[in-house]
Amino acid sequence: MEKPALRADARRNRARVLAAAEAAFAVDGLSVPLDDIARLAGVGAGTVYRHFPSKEALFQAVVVERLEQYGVEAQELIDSDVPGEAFYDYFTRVIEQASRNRAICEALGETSGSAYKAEAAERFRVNLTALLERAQAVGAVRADIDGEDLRALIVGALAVERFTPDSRHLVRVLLDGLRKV
Amino acid sequence: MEKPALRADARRNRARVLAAAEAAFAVDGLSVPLDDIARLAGVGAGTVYRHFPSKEALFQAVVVERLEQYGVEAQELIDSDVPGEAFYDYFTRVIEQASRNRAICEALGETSGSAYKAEAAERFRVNLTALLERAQAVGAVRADIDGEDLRALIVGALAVERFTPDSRHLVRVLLDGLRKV
DNA sequence: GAAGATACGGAGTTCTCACTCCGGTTGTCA
DNA sequence: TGACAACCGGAGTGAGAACTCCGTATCTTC
Repeated sequence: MEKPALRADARRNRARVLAAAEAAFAVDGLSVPLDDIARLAGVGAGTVYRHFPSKEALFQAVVVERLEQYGVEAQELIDSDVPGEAFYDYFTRVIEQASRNRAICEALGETSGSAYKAEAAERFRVNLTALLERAQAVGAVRADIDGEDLRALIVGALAVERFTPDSRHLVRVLLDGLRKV
Repeated sequence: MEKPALRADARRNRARVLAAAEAAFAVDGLSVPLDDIARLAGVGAGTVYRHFPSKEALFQAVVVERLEQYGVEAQELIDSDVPGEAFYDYFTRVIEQASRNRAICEALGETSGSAYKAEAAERFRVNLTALLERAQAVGAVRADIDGEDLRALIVGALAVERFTPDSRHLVRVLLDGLRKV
């Protein structure tokens, strides 16, 4: 349809912007000034806007990229023959990684952000739910929660982790709660 | 020392500003424009600054007021002869109330905000710890967490609650985790 | 290797917001 | 009740940040 093939320098700059944005958003979240990202990428502000219609759109692009990674990781675990372990491993890993990435924390915490509607985020939720249900089927996780609940709990765990880095034992409190019943 | 006794109108305006700020901050957090608060209080921006040196200071004043209430509530429960129930009741109540108050959520979530150093916030933590230790002494709460951990867990629970209103069953997951061991 | 399309940079524009300043008003006290 | 100090409102100021515009530079194609 509309793929006039980007010019070589344009393609290169787009990649640089994305990389700079990923790094900057991970540290400071959405509040980082766009001009800083441009400077970090060695590019003018105009160039950023040529590739992404708004700062928000750039943020989304970064977040979606990361969520897709999480989705892939979940799919790799989905056929594990120890669903309980698979679930807890995944949960723990996501918490640990995401808590060091402020962009992800903010995006997941958005109650009704458009990020959630993005196909990648939806896939994340779907995979998370699949992993959860398999673990519930073998009795490794309590039955009275669903995928949506789990997403909320992840948001909570991220808040804890951000508040008290190296809080593995606190996440364990939550995990123990999930095992119960 | 320095109490030249406020003039009657000044005293009235100060109270109005505080009330307006409490309401506005509870809904939108620190991000609400100060001019909005002034208008809500039926007062000019200058008047707000005459009573509080900065928007941040006003925010602190509001938060401290609320934290003191929590402190009082904790002290009322501290001599209960069912320390486990007292603890869980208090925990649940604080979560429910605070989750509807964005100012409190933001203040508690501040990793190293000066609010935390404020005497009221410190008293909150002390009372929380006392309640916790009594519950631990009778085996109602697992022994491997301390008051500081608990504050982190409260921050997490608040994030959950904000994300999924009416999430009583999710808080229960956390409480079950606290009972374990 | 030259023409023409495409992309670039960064100064400029516009908006929002915290905070200040001062001419006017109101409370207080003799 | 009058005079003085305390207090008030809100226009004004300056800083910061998102986004635009256009003269210039770079890539592509023939």
